[in-house]
Amino acid sequence: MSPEKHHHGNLREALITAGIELLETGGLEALTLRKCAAKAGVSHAAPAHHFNGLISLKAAIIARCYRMFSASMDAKSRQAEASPRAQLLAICEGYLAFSRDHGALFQIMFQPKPKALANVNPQILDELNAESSKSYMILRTACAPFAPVGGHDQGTEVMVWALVHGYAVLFANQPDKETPAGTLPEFAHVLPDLPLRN
Amino acid sequence: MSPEKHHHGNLREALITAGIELLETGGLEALTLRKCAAKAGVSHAAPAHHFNGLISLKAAIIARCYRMFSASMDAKSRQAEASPRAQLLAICEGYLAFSRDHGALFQIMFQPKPKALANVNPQILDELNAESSKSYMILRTACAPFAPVGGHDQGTEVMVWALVHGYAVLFANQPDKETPAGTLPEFAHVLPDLPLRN
DNA sequence: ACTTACATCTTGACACTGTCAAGTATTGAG
DNA sequence: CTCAATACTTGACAGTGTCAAGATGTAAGT
Repeated sequence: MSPEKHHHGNLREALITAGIELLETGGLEALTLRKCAAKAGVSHAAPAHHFNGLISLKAAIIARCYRMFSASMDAKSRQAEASPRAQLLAICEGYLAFSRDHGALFQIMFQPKPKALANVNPQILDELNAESSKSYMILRTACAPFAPVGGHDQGTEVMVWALVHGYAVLFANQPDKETPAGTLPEFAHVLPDLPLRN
Repeated sequence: MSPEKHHHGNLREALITAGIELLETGGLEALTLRKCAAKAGVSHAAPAHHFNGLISLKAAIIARCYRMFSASMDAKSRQAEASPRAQLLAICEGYLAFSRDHGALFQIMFQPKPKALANVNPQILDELNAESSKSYMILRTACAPFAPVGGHDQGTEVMVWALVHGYAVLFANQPDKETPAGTLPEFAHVLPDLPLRN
């Protein structure tokens, strides 16, 4: 387990980094196994020894994206005051900031993955699930002080998550704040008042 | 403009239909120019004379999807009683039903299209915009009876749209009603009470 | 120290993709 | 009947993911 192993060092992480760079600069369709390999300075078939197919590389990339995503929400959370509403809004702002600043990453993270995920290396899949759960827990924690919505235990989380995610997908990605409906209200104005737990 | 023109008849519509079938059966990645051509019984380069590139065929497909989408919302609307809340919920149910029954179509409709849309045949682009606007107008009309949210004219539309869209993307596509949070509350329970216009 | 096993990476090939250029056949107008 | 335009075919090209086989460096066993 020496730091510099074979030719490259740690190709695995280099490929993930290359993939994220490709996504950020060229969008979803620019992510290519061969381009990742070229960016990392190895031949086109080298990635196969670290990821069993493109789908596994994507899964590993998404796992790292979730880490950045969590960091974005945590950062906003720390800057905000401690009141439940301020904390919840801060988490949502972190959510929206990430979707704005890393549109392609946000896109690949939440793009439905059909059956292909079954072919992913189980270890990578576990890491992906762990990171996405961590992200969700941030939002859940921010929702915890509020009374359940619709009499359902997870009602608040589901409502807030759906609301902020829909807002991000539909509007926040837009270059200008224009929608089919006209100018866009700030997210804080569309988040309903949530009564605190009794 | 005879009904049967050249070899095929009306290849344009046949290609769109073939594309939708491919999406429904094989998901997003199964949509291929060559497979559409084969399904329509023409050679692999035939589509180029009706759509300038895959992106234009996709745009035409999306336009037709929006027509189905509008039909799904309209159908639920007609089955519901006339009260504003019942109508709004019906529209949302149509929204969610479409996302469940036509997951791949829903996916391609709302997948951010970067710069590539600039290359689309303007006529097709116009049709796409017209159909998507029609769909949005259905939701807007259902929101009209309610008081604006957050003091913003379009606040209600934006809130409802984000909520139902996020719910559809995050949860409704799931095979079982399981989420990272546990069982999923019905959409009607996460849609907040909306006061009527004064 | 030598050999053997192993992980890592390269090379080459395959089928498939979108797109372009050139050619062929059908249609319809003059 | 001629001829131009429309609709389509054929063939090619660069790119893609993936597989098989080989080469190369690493590490362990004896």
